[in-house]
Order: sequence, then C-alpha cells, then structure tokens
Amino acid sequence: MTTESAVPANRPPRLTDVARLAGVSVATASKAINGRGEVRAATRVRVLEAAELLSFAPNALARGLLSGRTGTVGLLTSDLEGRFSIPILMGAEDAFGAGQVSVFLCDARGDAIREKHHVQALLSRRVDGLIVVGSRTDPRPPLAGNIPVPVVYVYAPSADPADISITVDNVGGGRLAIEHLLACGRRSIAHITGEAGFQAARDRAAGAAATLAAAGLSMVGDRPYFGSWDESWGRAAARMVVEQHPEVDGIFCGSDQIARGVLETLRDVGRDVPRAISVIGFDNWEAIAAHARPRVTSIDMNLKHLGAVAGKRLFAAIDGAVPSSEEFPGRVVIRESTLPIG
Amino acid sequence: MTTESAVPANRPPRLTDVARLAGVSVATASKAINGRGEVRAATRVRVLEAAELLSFAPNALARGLLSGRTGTVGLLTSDLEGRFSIPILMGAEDAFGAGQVSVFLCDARGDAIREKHHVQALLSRRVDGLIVVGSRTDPRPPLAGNIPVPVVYVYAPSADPADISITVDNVGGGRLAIEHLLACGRRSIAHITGEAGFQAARDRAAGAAATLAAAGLSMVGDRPYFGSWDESWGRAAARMVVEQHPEVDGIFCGSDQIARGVLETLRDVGRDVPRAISVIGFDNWEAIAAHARPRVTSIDMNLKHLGAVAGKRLFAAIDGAVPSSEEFPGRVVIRESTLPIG
DNA sequence: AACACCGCTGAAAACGTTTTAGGATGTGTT
DNA sequence: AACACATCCTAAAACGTTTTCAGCGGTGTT
Repeated sequence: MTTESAVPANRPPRLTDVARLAGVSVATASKAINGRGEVRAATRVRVLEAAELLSFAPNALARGLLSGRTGTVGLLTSDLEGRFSIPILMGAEDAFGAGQVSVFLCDARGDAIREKHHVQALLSRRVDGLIVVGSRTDPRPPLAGNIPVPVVYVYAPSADPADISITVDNVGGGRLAIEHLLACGRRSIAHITGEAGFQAARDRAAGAAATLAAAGLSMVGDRPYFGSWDESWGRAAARMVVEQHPEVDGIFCGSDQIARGVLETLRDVGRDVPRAISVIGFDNWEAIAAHARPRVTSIDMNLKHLGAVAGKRLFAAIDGAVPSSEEFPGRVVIRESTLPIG
Repeated sequence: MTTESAVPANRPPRLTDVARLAGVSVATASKAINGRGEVRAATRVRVLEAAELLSFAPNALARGLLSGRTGTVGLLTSDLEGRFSIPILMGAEDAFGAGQVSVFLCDARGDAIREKHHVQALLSRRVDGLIVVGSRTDPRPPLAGNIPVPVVYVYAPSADPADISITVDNVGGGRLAIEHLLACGRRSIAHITGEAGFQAARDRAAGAAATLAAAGLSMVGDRPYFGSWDESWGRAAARMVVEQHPEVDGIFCGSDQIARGVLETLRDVGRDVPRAISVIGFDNWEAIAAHARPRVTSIDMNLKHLGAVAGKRLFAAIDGAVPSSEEFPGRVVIRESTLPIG
C-alpha cells in the first residue's frame, strides 16, 4: 500500500504532477495539453490521460501572467437592482459564456468614487476589457484616467463620441409605438410618460410626435404628459386625459407601469380596452405587462441582445478591431390592450 | 527634451518602474508599498510618490500566483433573471465591496452541465471561495467533484447538511403573516399560494396553519389554495373563496402577485380592503406591492441581508473558521391593505 | 580602536505556466 | 561508415510580485 507517487498532497495538481505521472517534461506536457508544438501521438495520449486522472486544471493566474491575456472581463454596472442592467448583463454573459471568458461583476451604485475604485481593482486584476452598463439612456461621463484596455458602454452611452457605445433607439421606439396605434385605426392619440429629465422620455416623445406629424395628426393635448414612471402617475394622467379630451382613442405610455395605471383608470371610467381605446406600454416588463387585465402590448428594447452585442464588440476590440457605436431598434410585442385592424 | 527615463513605454507600470524612479530595489519598493518590513520613512515616502506618479497598480496575478490567495470569489447563480438572485447578489457584493475582494459572476441557468463548466473555470482562476445562489428554497444537490475551496449556499440550501447554507425561515414567514392578520382582528383567514411543488409554498402554508391552530382557528376552506404564483391565480382563487366562504375577512397570499390578483377581485365584488377584509402578500416586491391600490402589506425576506451574511460566512470559512448553516426570519412591511388594531 | 548591534537595503528564490532554442535519437543517403 | 535531416523531447528563461537572508554602513559600548 504505497502512496501513489505522482498524486499531489492536498493541493490542486500542477503541470509538474501531470508531467511526472506521464513520464515527460513539463514543456512536453504543456504542448500536449494545448495542442501546440510537435508531440508524438502516443505521448500526447499519455499526457492527456494523466491530466484527466489528476483532474488537472491549468492555473489561469500563471498563464495570464505570462501571456498578458487573462480571459477576464470587467462588468461595471451602476444599478444592479434596476431591471435594465440585468438583461444586458445576461446578454453579455451569454456572449462570453461559450468561450473561455469569465466576468468580474462590480456595482458602482452610480457613485463616481466607488466606480473609480472598482476600475482600479479590475485593472489590477488585468482584465482584458471593460463593459460599462448604465441604467438610463442619458450620456454618462467616460471612465476617468487612461484605461489600458478596450471599453464598451451599453444602454447609457459615453458622452465622448469617440468611445464605443451600444444603445437603444428610443426615438425609433416612439415611432414604433405610434405606428402600431395608427395601424389599429387610432387617430386621437395621447402620450403619457415619465420624467422629462430623462433622455429616454424626451426621445420617445420626439419619435412619437414626428410620426404623428408625418401622418398629419397631432398629439392629444398637444404635448406629452410628462410625470413619473409609475402607476400612480398613469392613473392620474389618464383621468386628466379622458376628462379633457374625451375623444382620445389611443394612449402611448412611456413605461408598462404607467400603462397599468392608465388601464386601471380606463376601467374605472368604463372605457373598453381595446375596443374603445388602445393602450401601448414600453419596456415589455413581463411581470407588469403580461399580467395586467387586459395584458399590455409593449415595446421591447431587446436589452439582452444589446448586452450580447456589447460582449461581441468588446471581443473584437480586444482582438485589435475598432468597432463603432451602434444603436438598435426595439420591437412591438402585441398583447390584448391593442387590437390591430385586419 | 529627453524622454523621462523611468516612464514605461505603453504598458501598465511595474514595480520595477517604481523602484527605478525611486532609486531603490524592487524588494524595497514592495516593502514600502505594502507597509511590510523595515523601510526608512524617507525611503517609503519616495517610493510612494513614485508609485503615485506612475499610477502604479500591482499586478494581482503575480501577487496571487505567489501568495495562493487571489482575493477573488465565485458567485454561481442559477437564474439571473429571477428577482430573488439579484438582492442576494447585491448583498454579497456589499459584503465584499469594501475590502479587496472581487466577484466572478456566473449564471448556470439551472443547467448542471453549465454549472460544472463554470465551476471548472472559477477553480482554474483560483477563486478563494464560492457562493452558490439558488432561486427557490428547495434543497439542491451540492456541487459535484471535490472543491478545494469553501462553499456557501444561499437561499437554496445544499441537500448535504454538512454544507454551509444560509436560508430564509419560510415557516416563520407564514407565522408572521398570520400573526399580523390576527393582530388586525381577523378570524376567518384564507391562504392562497403558489405551486405545491415548491418547498417555499409548503413551508409558508405549514407556518400559517400552525399559527392558526395555536389560536384555536382553522384555515378558511380547511386547506391552502395551491395554484400558481401569478395574478391570474390570485383573481380566480379569490373569487372562489368569497363565493364559497363569504365570511372570510383575511387573506394571506403566497406572493405579491397573487395579492394583486386578489385585490382586483375583491374590488370587483365590492369588498372593501382593508376595512372589510385584510390582504397580506409575500416577497415585498416593491414594483408590485407598493404600487397596487391599496398598497400591499407584505413579508420581506431580507434577501440582501442574506447575501451579506453569506459573504461574511464565506470570508470566515476562507480564513479557516467553520461557520454553520443559518436561517433568517423575514419581517412584515405594513402598507395599506391591512389595518392593525390600536 | 575594536567590537557588537541595529536599521536599512538588495540579491535571489519562489509561485506555475508557456515558449524558444537547442539536444538526442533514429532514418535515409552517399 | 559518415553525413544530412526529421522528429520528438527537454532545459531554461520569462511573466511581476513577495519574502527570506545576507550584507552594509553607522552608532554606541568597552
């Protein structure tokens, strides 16, 4: 009962252990495992078997130290709670998942100090690149200091147009929403949305206004109803709209929460959705939109796709390419609160 | 205009650069920067100034390779979309944030293969420990293979009682909900909840039943109404309950979504909440509970705290301690759907 | 003036891998 | 039999840091 000579004590196996077990040098073992260099087939098999037996996993630190590449990416988000970051984060993880890349997650909480600190930590760990995820579409200041690795900004673009930003086309989103309401035969359309301080609110409103104008129409009330993003504003604003403009037959809401509030009021005042009036939301937040009564048609911003694209662009940049910024359209997810004609 | 001799080309500065600029050896520079060993005050200052000037950040790979500690933790979640993982994840990040630890995020999507793959990747990067976050409270199989670092399971406990699991006391949560309804003077209480296949549903129901029994009462309908976790089940079940048991004056819902559905039905049938009947939800999902009309009292599971505790216990385990499993109580967040007496 | 001692600094080894350059072995050619 | 040449393998250097140990100069003691 002698102790198996090549089995290491109580530590992860090293390449040395594999080499010893296979009866070759570490250099040969390395080449066999990585499929590089000239190694005889029989030798390669022997090494691979040894590695398998010890369940050897190469030390990524040593490898990274030598090669300069760590196979590691920093993901800097500004609000982990927010529901915008998560799908983006998932998309990015997807883009990496298949390969050999792992993601460092950091939440800066929208705090510049914390952000700087996290960037430091990430750089000292020699990440190959950074993805910066924002929670609103207003441009954000670019990362401070000179960052020695590629950076891709998602959702919230960098204020510096020279940076790579992957964003949502909110103007187009507003257009899509109005086009859908028009396709439903609606002609008296109001727009109830969130805080005017948000670029997203202004962009969507601009897209909506332009599309209505192109159809020879104007917004009910002549301007968007800016307020807050939540249900109570939807309830209050809807009440105003139906009282002041009883002819309204379509409402474009800046968020699904607003849409739910709007639906509630319409129900209270006896307006039938979608027969008498159509309602469309924004964000396609499943939990909110898909469980209302009736279920809410909404604009989906394809955030997961956005994240995936960001991941791919970052890869490209790491490999030396110079990707440019991109803006992606949303799509209409039709549910029961709108009734397309035909 | 000679090139500053100590300024490196176009690469991150190394300790060598700092040492050269300060006119000392790398050994001394290292000691000065880390506050270790005997370094004369004047020398230390000179080194620190040089480091500052070059904005030197030590290469964590090299450091980790030597010390065996990477200051890195793996966070393995099974559903990033789910709203349970996120607060936990935030709490854990908080627990680490202040220190020198960074978090590797991986989403296994509930897929065992992918999970194994991610664990491999994390181990090859020599994480110091692992946190495994589940999305439902049913025990999960422990990580396969022998993991050479400490592991802490959160929310979903490991099926192996020898592992460290940090969980929510769902039985206690059921008790809290019923106690609150009793404190509101309610005596005819129904329980509408999600799928019976979920341990969480069964635990909460058990806690509720026990508490009612201790008060000499029984559940309206004599058993919980198991169904699904969403609003439509809340609507349907509430209709059944008020028709078959018109005496009902309190409803404990297994989720805030169910509670919203229940509220809608009660409104439709003209039952006044909270005067004629009290409703309490579970999860305290802000977006759902805090925007209903009336706003929903709910049980909060303190998930963020759970994550923070998991982080701390992992630290302790890394430092050689042997923490044990812990179960944490929830708390009642009172809103408008219940009206406490007095 | 010789000695011990203290405070500070530097040379070198170590962590585990990849890569380069060169060595050993064997095969075919003259 | 000597040579050129593949083929396969190994020794050693390198990545950037921390740590150990020895050395060096200066100070106080005898």
